Formats: sequence, structure tokens, C-alpha cells
Amino acid sequence: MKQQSQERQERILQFLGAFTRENGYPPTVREIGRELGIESTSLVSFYLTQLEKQGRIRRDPAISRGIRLVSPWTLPEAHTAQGEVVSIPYLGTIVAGAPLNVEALSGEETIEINRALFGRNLDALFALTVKGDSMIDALIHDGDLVILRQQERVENGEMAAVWLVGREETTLKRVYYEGRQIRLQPANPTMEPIYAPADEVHIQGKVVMVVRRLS
Amino acid sequence: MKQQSQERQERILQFLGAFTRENGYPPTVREIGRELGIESTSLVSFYLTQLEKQGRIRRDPAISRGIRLVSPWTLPEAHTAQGEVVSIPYLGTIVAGAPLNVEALSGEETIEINRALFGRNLDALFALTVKGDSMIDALIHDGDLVILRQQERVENGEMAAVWLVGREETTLKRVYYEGRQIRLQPANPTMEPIYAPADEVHIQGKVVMVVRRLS
DNA sequence: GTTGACACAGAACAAATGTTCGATTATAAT
DNA sequence: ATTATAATCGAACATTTGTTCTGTGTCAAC
Repeated sequence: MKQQSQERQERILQFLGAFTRENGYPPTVREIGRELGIESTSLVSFYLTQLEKQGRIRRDPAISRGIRLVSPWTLPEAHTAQGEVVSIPYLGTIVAGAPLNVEALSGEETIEINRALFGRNLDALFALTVKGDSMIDALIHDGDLVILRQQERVENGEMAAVWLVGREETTLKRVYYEGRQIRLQPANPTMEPIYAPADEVHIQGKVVMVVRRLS
Repeated sequence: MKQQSQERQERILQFLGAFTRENGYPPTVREIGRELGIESTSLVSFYLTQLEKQGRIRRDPAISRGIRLVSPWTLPEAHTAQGEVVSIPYLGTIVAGAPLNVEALSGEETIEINRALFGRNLDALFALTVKGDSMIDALIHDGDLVILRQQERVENGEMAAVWLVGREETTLKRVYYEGRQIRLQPANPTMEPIYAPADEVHIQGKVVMVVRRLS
């Protein structure tokens, strides 16, 4: 009896996740009951109360569809609900011959990635797809997705998207402040750094993530 | 009047997205009305019907919270609803000294990434975090997230996670079948390939994505 | 054999929720 | 000035939905 109860609770969790992903909203108590062949809403409610006590789900009381999974990722301190994602503005492509169009940040296109992949600071993130091989010296290939945080200054050694006024070129490099000059160090150690006067280097965002698709 | 109507519809879309991300379920007609200061549920319903006609949202009729955004990404042929993600089993870490534990695929931990980042085939995906520098010859660093598709054979040149029986080592390399041998080519061109008998090379999954966090 | 706990069922109820209807107001067109 | 259309409102209604209550059956412990 108890084992069947456990199995049913596991099935509820699976159904809850699948239903929510498939429909864009969680199921109702009656929909869960129909899926599991349980005719009694009080029993479903009883199971959900158990799962809530175990920390497996979270319920908002007395509102419709107020059930959601709690699914911790590998970081113990960063509990995220399954499906809890960051919605990041997607600005199109990044090419070498133009500065980033960060004015498009309020556009409608976004990309969703699991929140747990990010650190604490989720402000001012935006995403672009790399077009062409001009970022290869950053070990970033054509088609990679790059996620940046909009900031005009980075710490020494951090990778940033920089617009080089003199060259009329956007590039992704590690930035080192050296007096009145900035050294832009390719991630590929076989390549030479670029030196430019600090006022000709416009930092447009710090690279916080690269997503490479291989096929 | 018409302009206010347009503005209100835009605000509804923004609220719908934000509310759904924040709560795990969409808002009701009345919650939308409260947010916009509209006291009449029939007007909210009217607006939602307009948005549905424009293809901006999708509604499931006569059920609670049956509203979701339609938000195409950059691929015109792959329409995905905002927040529509792929839930991929997360198996922990990949280390050099052990084969991948793909038996854990039915475990509970998952990671969600925007569906549009993937190709058509979503079967048998799983994710691991790289631990240590042993994959550096694949240009994959400690802490990177690697997403693989569970398959025992790859096309020539594709990158795979392989378990080398002779060396008792998991490695990520491009795989080339050469007669009775397999050549395992590091992604880093400065490094030498490994040659091994085909029966000592167990392919455990094809690498389809790498996610690198830079801070 | 008795008792208590647990799982389960059905019904009832209250609240939440979506839809429809008739009416009013504002605006644009004639 | 009149008419038509669009936007808006409030009320009512039907349905959906979550919760509570009472009762029954099963099983384990005593």
C-alpha cells in the first residue's frame, strides 16, 4: 500500500513536469487524478500535500494550477524550480565590422537558459550569435551563442566584447589595463595581443557564457 | 483610444511573460485586469482574443490560466513558445578516470535549455559538468557543461565522449574510423591524436553542445 | 480479536475563473 | 448633426477548481 503510494507520488512528479512543459501551465488536481486513475480529488490533494512536505513541489494555496516542481541542480545553495529559467534578450548576430546593437535590448526576442547556469548577478544580460570566423582568436566559432553582461568596464583578464574605434572592429578578447593603453589578449595563446589607446577601446559587454553547438 | 488599446495589449504580453516566469503558471483574466487597472473581465477577454487573432498568444478555451505567449526565435521554421525549454537529464560530473554513468539517466536532476538551441533530434540527451583539466585537449575546460546524445557510433569527425578500455580513461575527441583502428583527434590542433583498436574504444555519447561559463 | 494508522473514496461546498450579454461612452466617418 | 464602429463596463452565469468533511476498507501492531 505504502509502496504504491510512493510510486504514485513519483508518477505525479513526472506528470507535473511533463504536463507543464507540454502545455505552458501546470495541471489541476483533477487532471493529475485523471492521469493516475485516481478518482478522488481528496487523495490527489493528500499526495500533493505529502510531496509539498517533502520539499518536492511548491503549492500556492487555493488558486488554480498553483503547483510547481522544485528541482535542485548541482549547486546545493541555488535551488531552482524545474523550468525556472532566465529570459535573456537575444540581439541577433555579432559580426566583426560593427559595434553591438545594444539599443535592441528591449526587443522581443529572448532566449531561455536554466537559471542555475548563471551566477548571482542576472542584470543586463544579452545574447548574440557569432557570425563568421572573426572571433576564432577568442576560440569562439561561427554559430556559437555568446551571452554578455552590459558593462563598460571589466576586471583585468576578463573577456569582453570590445569595439576598436581605430580598426572599426568588434572583437572578443581578454582585457588588461596597462597605463594609458589596453592590451587585448586573444584566448588562443598562439596569437599576438593587440595594444590600443584606452580611449579607442569601447567595452560593450563582458562575456559570461559561451554556448557551442556541435551539430 | 485605439493607441491605448494597442499599448494595453503590449503591456498584457509583457505581463504574461513576466508573470509566467516568476510564478511557474500563467495569470488569470482577472489577474491581468488587476495589473493593467482594467476592472472589466470582458475587456481583458476582448484584448486576449485580439492577441490570439494576431498570433501573439495561444489560448486553451474555458480552462483556468489557459494562456501562453507565442514567441518565435531566430529560426523561422522552429517556432517555440517563450519559455519552451528542453529538459535534459543531468548526470553530475564527467571525469577522466571513469566511464560515464548513463544508467543515471532516469535520475531526477535535469537542466533546462531553450529548445531552439537544439536541432530536430531531442532524443537521448544528457548533460554533465567537466571536472578537472583532463578534457583541455578537447578545448573543454574545467567547469564546462557538456551535452551529449546517447549513441554508440558517430560519424567521422564528430566529437564524442569515448571510454578507452586500455587506458581506463574517458576523453572527448573527434572520432575517425580507420580500418580496424580508431583515430581520436584532439580538437586542439597542437596535440597528437590517439590511435586505438576499435574494440577498445567505447563511444558513450556524441557531444552536441558545450556551455562555458566565464565567471 | 481489537485497535490505530493509513490509504482511499465520494460528496459537498466555497472560491476561482472564463464567457456571454446588454448597455454606455468615445471616436471616426459620412 | 447623424450614424456606425470600436472600446469599455458591469453584471450574471456556467464551469472549473481546490479544500474540507465524513465514511470505508486494509493492514500492522498489540
